[in-house]
Amino acid sequence: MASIEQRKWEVREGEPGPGPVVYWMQREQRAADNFGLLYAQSRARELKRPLGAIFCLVDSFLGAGMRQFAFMLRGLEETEEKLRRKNIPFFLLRGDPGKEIPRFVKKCQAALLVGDFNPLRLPLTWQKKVARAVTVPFDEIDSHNIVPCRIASDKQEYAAYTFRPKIHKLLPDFLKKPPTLKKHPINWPGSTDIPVYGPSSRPSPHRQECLCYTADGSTDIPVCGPSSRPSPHRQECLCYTAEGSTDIPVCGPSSRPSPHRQECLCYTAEGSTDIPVCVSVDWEKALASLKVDSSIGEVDWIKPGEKAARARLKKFIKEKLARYPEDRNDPNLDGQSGLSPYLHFGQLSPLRAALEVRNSSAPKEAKEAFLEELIVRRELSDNFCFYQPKYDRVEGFPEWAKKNAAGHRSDRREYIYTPKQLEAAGTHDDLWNAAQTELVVRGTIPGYLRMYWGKKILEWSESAEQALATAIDLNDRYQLDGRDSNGYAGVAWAVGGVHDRPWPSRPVFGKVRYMNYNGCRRKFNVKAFIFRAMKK
DNA sequence: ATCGGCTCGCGCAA
DNA sequence: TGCGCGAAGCCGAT
Repeated sequence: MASIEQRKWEVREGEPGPGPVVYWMQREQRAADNFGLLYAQSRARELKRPLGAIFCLVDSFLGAGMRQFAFMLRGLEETEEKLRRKNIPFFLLRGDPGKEIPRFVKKCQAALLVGDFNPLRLPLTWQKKVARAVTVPFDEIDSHNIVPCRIASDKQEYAAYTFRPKIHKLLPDFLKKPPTLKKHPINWPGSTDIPVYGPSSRPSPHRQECLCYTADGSTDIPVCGPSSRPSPHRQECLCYTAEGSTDIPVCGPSSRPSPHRQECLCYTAEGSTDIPVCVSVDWEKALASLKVDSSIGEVDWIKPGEKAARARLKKFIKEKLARYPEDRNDPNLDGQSGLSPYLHFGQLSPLRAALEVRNSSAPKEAKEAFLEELIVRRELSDNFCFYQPKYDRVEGFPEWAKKNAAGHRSDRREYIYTPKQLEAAGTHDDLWNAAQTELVVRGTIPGYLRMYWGKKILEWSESAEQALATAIDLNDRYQLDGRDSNGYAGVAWAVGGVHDRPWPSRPVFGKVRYMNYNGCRRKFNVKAFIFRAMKK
């Protein structure tokens, strides 16, 4: 019953161009189980057109630093390779997506544009800008939610209990194995006047701009690729061995033109000194060129990419799923899946995860507990951000909580810490400091403790507004999967009672649910957690 | 250890 | 209009 069509939302109508179908990859950074890509491919096959994927790398994104950008780019590098094997070239664009995506679409005279769904404000403004600038049909496919956000509900849900029945009703339609991506039958062409090239068996009219070299001393192997030494064209010349060849592409410095020039399929950037838009991306160069906060470094407990994501999913199902309902709330037991960075960057399909969990041999209650988190609560976050544009402001809180925040503005605070003190884990509370240290060092806080972390920021800030801003800032900068609707919904829950209910009133919190140190002591070995966190 | 009360409002049954 | 119940709790009584 459910087809890819059901995940589609028409961003704009338009007149199809004569060129290829273009898939604009945004949140769904994977080749497998990607409905946007699958939809783009089915349209391309239907129209007998080539298919290409583009990703626009921005210079800054909601406080993300090297930790997050590196995880993303290393994942994209793997995805580029997977797509290449499917005869789908991958282009890394740089700059403002609102400008670069339309420019690319025009350049290759795209038939149509297919993009991802992302409920956050900035990506939505990009989508609007692109929709205004292109003339071709532009469709959005929600491949981040098992039940597409726009279909699950047409309004902001009040709580999980109002959302759950809607999801469960639609789940049988959407919890189905996705089709597999096929090797694309039509090659990417050289476009008509602006020199953009890709793997192709057809000669390009702009071959003369494509410079390919053989290695020094090498006799006949075509040597292509990014060079470390600058040359007029070299850095723009990124090559492949011939399609179908089993030769490994070899790169090396040389000044001699290659006799295998016909195997070198390149482009030059549009007469500018911009970093070239390449079929084969120089990922290290892209990473090095980023001007983002590099003081927040990469983490070593999780490897980026589709392959690592699938491996972690398998390992979780095999080793942890059965104990998930009990172990997930004990920060000492590492009982959670650790999949959320993969889900955040789209390196893992939530549908894939749900199907593998459902088909596993774990106890029914364990599967249900995990699927509740993966589907109902995760997708409720997208619902919150999409239908509540002020998802990161007190104005986005429910009515009772907004009044609440106003009414307790002048309550005396026993402790007040500045954002800097909080960031430095310099509070009187050793458990909170340990949680903050985990965030800084590992880029994540165990689930239960994350709630405590947020609640205390509310308690120790001078206002709810300040608490919300601090929690979001710390989450966006340090959390590996920060800047995610789950993060905004989670913080709004802790600070603003979003998706929660009112509780007995008390100072500072008012009717927002309170949590304390004793509650943690009842649930897990606090000292053991602090010891482990501080040792690392 | 377990339980009820706290407190608001959504959505469904009637 | 009435009524049950909810994103993971706290607290005091038993």
